[in-house]
Amino acid sequence: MSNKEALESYDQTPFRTPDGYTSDIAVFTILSSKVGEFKPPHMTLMLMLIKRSFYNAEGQVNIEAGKWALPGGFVQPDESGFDAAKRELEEETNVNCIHLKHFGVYDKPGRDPRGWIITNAHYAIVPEHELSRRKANDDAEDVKLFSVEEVLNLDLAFDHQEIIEDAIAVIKHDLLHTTVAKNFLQKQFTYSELQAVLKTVTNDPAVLSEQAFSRKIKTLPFIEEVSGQKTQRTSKTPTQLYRFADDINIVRPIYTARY
Amino acid sequence: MSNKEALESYDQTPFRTPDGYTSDIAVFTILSSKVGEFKPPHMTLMLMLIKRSFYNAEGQVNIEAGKWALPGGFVQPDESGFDAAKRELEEETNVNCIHLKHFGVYDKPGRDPRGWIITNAHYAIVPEHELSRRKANDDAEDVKLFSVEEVLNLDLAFDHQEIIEDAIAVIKHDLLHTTVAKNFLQKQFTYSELQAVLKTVTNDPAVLSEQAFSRKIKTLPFIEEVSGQKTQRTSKTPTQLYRFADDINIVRPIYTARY
DNA sequence: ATAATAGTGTCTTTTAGACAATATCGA
DNA sequence: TCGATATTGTCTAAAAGACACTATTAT
Repeated sequence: MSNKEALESYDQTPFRTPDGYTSDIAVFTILSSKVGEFKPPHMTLMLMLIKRSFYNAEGQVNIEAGKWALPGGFVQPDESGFDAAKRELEEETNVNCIHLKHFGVYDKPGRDPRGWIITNAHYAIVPEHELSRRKANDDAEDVKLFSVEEVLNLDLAFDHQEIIEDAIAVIKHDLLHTTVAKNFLQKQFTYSELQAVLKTVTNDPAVLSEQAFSRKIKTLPFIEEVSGQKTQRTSKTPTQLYRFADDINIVRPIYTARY
Repeated sequence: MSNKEALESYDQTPFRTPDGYTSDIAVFTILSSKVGEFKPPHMTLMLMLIKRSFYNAEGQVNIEAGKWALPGGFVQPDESGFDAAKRELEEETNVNCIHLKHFGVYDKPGRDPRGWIITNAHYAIVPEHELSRRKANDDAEDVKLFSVEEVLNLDLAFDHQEIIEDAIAVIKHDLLHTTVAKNFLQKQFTYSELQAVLKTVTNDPAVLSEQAFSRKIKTLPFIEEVSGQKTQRTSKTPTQLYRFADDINIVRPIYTARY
């Protein structure tokens, strides 16, 4: 009995099927406010949201109109949810993503008034300057960046409050436990630039202290000193540049880490 | 213009929709082979699979018949994928899960010959004795435990090879980086019992060495000594018992961990 | 010279890692 | 007493944490 025969006799409609399958993207960037010449930057972690317009592309009244929401859209049958996220991010911001990662599925019954709709949630990291090319598309009347503190006070569409809370928790975790921070930095960076990124998500004194962190960075196995390369962009004294190694990232298991 | 009106004018079929939404579960257990009286146990991490039967409940020829697969099934419209996994696990093994966690979505076009089917993958941890009640249901002609080493040599249905590889990677990671190991242990346990669990997934000398690990366990912030409580089940000399604290689990960020 | 950032010297405390030694207790 | 597991003693090397101090350079 072949698989082919089984497939032919397979009843196509044994179960009710979902009314839609979508991919949403939490697009993060870091706004780097230049404090002044010869000073390390101050950084703020921002999330890009769209304001849902009152009419959609077909001229119909839009659902959840006027509310802020994550960009996203329906997955096509010939692509995966991840591919759809990549495509939508490019349509939305003209960016072929630097970093895109799936972090959750949202499928609670009743989460979308249009029916049984399953959403795959991803987060993306996009450099600030790339977002200048962002645009409001047919379904959006506005696009804006919000700090991760203010974003949760907005009137958000669907269950995007919950999705955004999860996204923020995930990127905060990943910034400290993986090397994604590299996506917010230039190829070569000073200890104080990396420090500025990490300061957006931690108060650990080992990160906050100049002395401690400028020493610590030299011992991190996934970061290497670029010998001889210095810059004056963060201070008058020429400052050592570092880069992330290409290797995989290692995390210390909890049973052997130091506490 | 209200949300209600927008909903009424919403075109129900603007996109092709998926042909199915399923939840699969990788059920892990640890077989604890009692080596002898007054000895610590030897443990093996096992995964439960079902063998797909040739005919399904309706008497039709089954797809991917004869192959080994993860238990799972279609999500109902009134439940989430997580709820479905919980329900299916209970139907399959009579177990209200001890630990169940979502770890991935599988939606590549063509992954299931029956059509556009999206699968939510979960892993569960079930104590060995609970699995004695496991049963083969209508769609399965056999249910069996495989060690994580041998399981990848089987002829596996659909893209379950990939899903299982991911599941094994996730549980190995979680055993070392979270406190899920507690689900494989009694409430109170000796250092050598915890060690036996961790030995199924690591060769770290700090875990392997009796002296090192029996000292280390006392310093772990998420494990507490049960003062005065001793047992002789692992050795002739009465041995200190420990328990996991109720707190949340802390992992050291890579930028401040010791290397 | 000053102010600001980067980086070093040095001391103390804690932890890791290794190896030897002791403790317990049923058989 | 023997044998196996648990646990402590002790030493060394490495790292963390704290604080003072030096280095650099545009202004």
